[in-house]
Amino acid sequence: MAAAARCSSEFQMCENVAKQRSVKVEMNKERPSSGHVFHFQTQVQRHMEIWGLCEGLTIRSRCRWDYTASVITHPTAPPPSIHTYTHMGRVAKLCRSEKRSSGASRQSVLLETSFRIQPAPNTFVARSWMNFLMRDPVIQGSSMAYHPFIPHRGPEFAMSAMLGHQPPFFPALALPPSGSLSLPGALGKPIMDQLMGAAETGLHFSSLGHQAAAAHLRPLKTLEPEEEVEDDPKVHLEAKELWELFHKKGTEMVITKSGRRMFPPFKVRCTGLDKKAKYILLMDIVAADDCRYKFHNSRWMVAGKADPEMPKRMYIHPDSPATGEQWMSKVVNFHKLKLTNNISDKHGFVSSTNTILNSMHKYQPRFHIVRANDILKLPYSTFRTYVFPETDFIAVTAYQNDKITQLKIDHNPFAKGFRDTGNGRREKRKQLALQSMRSYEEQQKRENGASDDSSGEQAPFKCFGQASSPAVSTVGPPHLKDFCDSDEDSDDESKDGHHIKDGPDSSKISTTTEDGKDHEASPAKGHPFKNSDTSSRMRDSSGSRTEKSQADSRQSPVTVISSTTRSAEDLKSPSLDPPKTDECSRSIGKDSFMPLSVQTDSAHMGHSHLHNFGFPTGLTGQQFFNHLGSAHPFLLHPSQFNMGGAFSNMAAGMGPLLAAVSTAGVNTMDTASMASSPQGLTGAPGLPFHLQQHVLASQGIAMSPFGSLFPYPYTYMAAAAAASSAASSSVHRHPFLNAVRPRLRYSPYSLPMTVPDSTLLTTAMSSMAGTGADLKGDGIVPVSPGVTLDSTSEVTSHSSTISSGSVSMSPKTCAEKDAANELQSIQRLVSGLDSNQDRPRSGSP
DNA sequence: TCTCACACCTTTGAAGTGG
DNA sequence: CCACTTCAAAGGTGTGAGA
Repeated sequence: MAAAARCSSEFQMCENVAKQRSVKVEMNKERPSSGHVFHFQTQVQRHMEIWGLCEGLTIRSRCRWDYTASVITHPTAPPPSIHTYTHMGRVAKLCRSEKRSSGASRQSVLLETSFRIQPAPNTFVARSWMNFLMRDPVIQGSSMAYHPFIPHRGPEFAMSAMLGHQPPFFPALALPPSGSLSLPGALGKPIMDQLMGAAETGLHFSSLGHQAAAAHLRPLKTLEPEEEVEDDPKVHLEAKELWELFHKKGTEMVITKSGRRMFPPFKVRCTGLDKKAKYILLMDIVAADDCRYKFHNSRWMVAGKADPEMPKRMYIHPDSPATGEQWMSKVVNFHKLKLTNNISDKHGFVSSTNTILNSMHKYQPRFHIVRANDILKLPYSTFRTYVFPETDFIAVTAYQNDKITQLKIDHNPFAKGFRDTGNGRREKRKQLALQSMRSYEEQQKRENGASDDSSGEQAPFKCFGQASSPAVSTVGPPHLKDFCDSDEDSDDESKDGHHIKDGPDSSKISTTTEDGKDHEASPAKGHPFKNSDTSSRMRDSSGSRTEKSQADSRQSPVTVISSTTRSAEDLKSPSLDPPKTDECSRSIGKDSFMPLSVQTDSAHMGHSHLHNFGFPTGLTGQQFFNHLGSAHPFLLHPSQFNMGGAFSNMAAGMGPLLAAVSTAGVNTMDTASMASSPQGLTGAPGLPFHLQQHVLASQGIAMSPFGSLFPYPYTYMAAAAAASSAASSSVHRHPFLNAVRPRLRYSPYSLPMTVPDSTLLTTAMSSMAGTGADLKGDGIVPVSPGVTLDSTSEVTSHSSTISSGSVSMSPKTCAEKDAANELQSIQRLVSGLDSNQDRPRSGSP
């Protein structure tokens, strides 16, 4: 305690005063008051000695600086409100320019921060978290929390080895048993409380070491998640039919430097949550395999081994945390998540909402439900992970598959200008088509004796569409608002409009799919979601549920096998054309695409996966990695979270929290010691008390998502994500991953010594979507009670709109143009080229 | 394979208008 | 005040040329 207290320091930013200890802080700020632009420049010069932690230790000055700064707007500020940066090196610069929208206007925020760090001999800064709290667009208050003494040895361990020198630049870091072990969960709230208080009084810079140290000593129990009322979350993918439609053709997602939204948008609807309990909903995108692809001969083929994986982030839904009732009342939309191939924007950091992907690689979005009323508890909470195989995609910088392009154009409202009815550059296509069909057209004209503008324009397209671009349509797309709606869509849809609104669209899309058959009888249209949910389960799961239970009973706990054991076949499997991909997924993993519990047994994690985690291959064989046998922790690093919501203030405290968690990420503890009781662990030789604690707490591995791209591990990989990532990525390769496990109850304080299950990440895998009607009907087969993927609402809307869709087609025949389109659609249906492409557009006159 | 400017589109929110 | 309309700006699309 005393040691910890000695670490504390206080300093006022405004006065550039270093008050105590050997901490010197100099900060300059500029705050132009004009307009809504806020320019903040900070320079921090620190000479630090970590008294408490370093007492009795000689720490070489050859240390590395890992600065993680979280920029957090005030909770009342509009989203996006959190930007998380990780910096390493002597000088780091933060700069961000972002336009935001608020209730009144859009504001630009430019934050520029630079740190100059000069470590004194025998000094090290283990880890720092810089939390900027911005009051409002004009920034009336700001504060920084600086937590200087959280030991940091996770990624550095790997990094050091990567650089060819011995890792332990934090050798045998021993803390007093009572000492400054940082227990992440206890830190955030006090820190944020102080931050918020500071924010009230204007710019303020304070070190919260003392408070943090005090917080460290909180009883572990305070970090325990509250007693949970049993819940049974079910998640179903919205616009599933659309996803399936894209999936059938081998979905591609364009990634750009500035970030591109996903289309179809990733939206889910949750049920079965505890209404009163609070949940945090997250999404991330993980590599589906370790292959690089190329589009050759109109098909996606494996083009080699995957490039080093980009740092992955968890995107926390901006509304998090919210009560189960709130979540269930709306569609959870992650449309703000953007895909990019740019690890840093022009300002040198990654947008908080961007997820970095590698082009020509396959990815799998995942959805996580975490029951926690506080972001700070995230690392200690249960992760329920839901994977919808139909949502996987290949990231591209430019579309490769024309069919996908056409689908996007036809369904994405923002691409309306490229539809045949538009005047965009597709006119050129028209001209091409016109040229190629000129003779036919002229012949028709001659036969008809008179020319019809519309028909003259349509005829070529009809043929063109049939011939080479079945998706070409002159008919408007479904109501795409559903697929590209705003935040409020959740609420709007929740009113029940969702199904009605979404239904027709879905039905239009799915009318001709095999899945549609499954939905015909659904009576749930117009019913409250829960009802429809139930009914769908009765129906949708009548078969699937049986299957589910069967699966439950017949399947064994999943283990993620090391990818190194993959056969050449496995590697080749991804080589497919779009349908083949589908097929492959089905054949390999589809049967296994039941709600999936993934045992993240490190013993099964091979180099490939570790590689994905960013560890140098050479490290994967180290003892360190062999200690994960019991389970992978949920290592959550703030920099991994993309948070757009106002809740972000809470995340400010996550820095230390997560850092502390990560402390345990890399440890030298062997499995045996881990298997012992916590008390026993305290005495584990060679393992500092705090590390032991963290091992207990998180049993974490820390990883550098940057992989070998960067010498420094910029961020941690959430173990949860990593584990499930491995799981999900393995899903495609390991048919036996379909085993069903109870959801993972991850608690750092209740070690599942002999029951690895308890620390397992539960991954619910929805069964492969639609294309495999033989497998699971509509594609989602709930297997695990906790992870049932309910597609009821879609089923409902589906069936209900099937008829409406077909009915709506008739009126269109009044117009000749529409008739042509109609014919075109019918032809497509008949030909089966693009059965899902029909766009009856019932609302059109 | 990637980047960029571009045209075209939707979305958003402020301003204006009328009851 | 409220509801509605109008307008402009922001921002999301795919395209296609060029690197």
